[in-house]
Amino acid sequence: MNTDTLDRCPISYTLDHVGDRWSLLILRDMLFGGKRHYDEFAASPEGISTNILASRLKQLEAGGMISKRQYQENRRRYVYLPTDKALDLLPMIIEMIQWGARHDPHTGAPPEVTAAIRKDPAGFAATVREKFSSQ
Amino acid sequence: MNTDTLDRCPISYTLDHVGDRWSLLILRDMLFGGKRHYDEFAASPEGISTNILASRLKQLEAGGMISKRQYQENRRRYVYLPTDKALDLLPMIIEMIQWGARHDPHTGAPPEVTAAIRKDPAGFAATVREKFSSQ
DNA sequence: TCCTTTACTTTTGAATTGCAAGTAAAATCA
DNA sequence: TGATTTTACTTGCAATTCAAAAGTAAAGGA
Repeated sequence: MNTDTLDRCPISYTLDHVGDRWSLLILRDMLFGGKRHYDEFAASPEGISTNILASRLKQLEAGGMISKRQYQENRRRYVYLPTDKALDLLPMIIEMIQWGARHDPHTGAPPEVTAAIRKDPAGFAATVREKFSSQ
Repeated sequence: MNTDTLDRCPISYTLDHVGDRWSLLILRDMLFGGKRHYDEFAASPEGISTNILASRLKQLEAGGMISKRQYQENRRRYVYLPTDKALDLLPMIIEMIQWGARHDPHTGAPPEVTAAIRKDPAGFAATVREKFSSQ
């Protein structure tokens, strides 16, 4: 992580925030999977171990990508939500989806999703964004 | 790396190819920095160590992202070039540049580059692409 | 009061990384 | 032609990170 060095390449900066496999998968589950709680992220199909999940959540929060809040009035439960900074990543993530769907001969990307993205990528991003606009 | 499992999420597939910091920095230097030789990549500002560089080049080649060819007639020198698959990543990388330039208060992204990208991102990608169309 | 849920932390061995040095073959130089 | 340099790596080793499994602590619910 080069956050304070003389290295100010925008690609490098982006990688410092989401250049780790698990960080992006957490964001994916948050943005597209409707996941908001620790145990929901822990149940990702890729099988993240809980120590890594905890460290990545902390890292994402430190990088201003997600916020951690109490779930409803007093309780020992938390909600993780994307910040605007994370939502601004949607165009990049959508390009990732398109690239993966295009180049993986066995892609499992739902055709209706890839079709919607192809037709109107910005509109697709806006739709996802709206789901978090109230928070 | 999940290349053969039941996990066929397009984001996950993309991460299997470039979800590592160094892979993407090599691609960056190749696409935008005009680098083609081993020792040029080894001299990246981020300081990749040579064992990691060698393993990443091998990995990128195995993933169909780059090709390794002999440099000119007989010689012990190689040229690394992006494949079409890698060039198809340009839209994603361009989104990374925009995100990084936008969110890093101390970004070193050249204003003329970010301006050109903002004005016509697809055109910018096409310009980069053309440089490799002859190979 | 005991059990469960939730969000972690800890432990341990394995894998990966970073750093430095070494190597091998071809090309260039003297 | 022999010596040096260039190029593309490999090797060794300590340190960090990771995965897997188990443990923990506080709050809620039965």
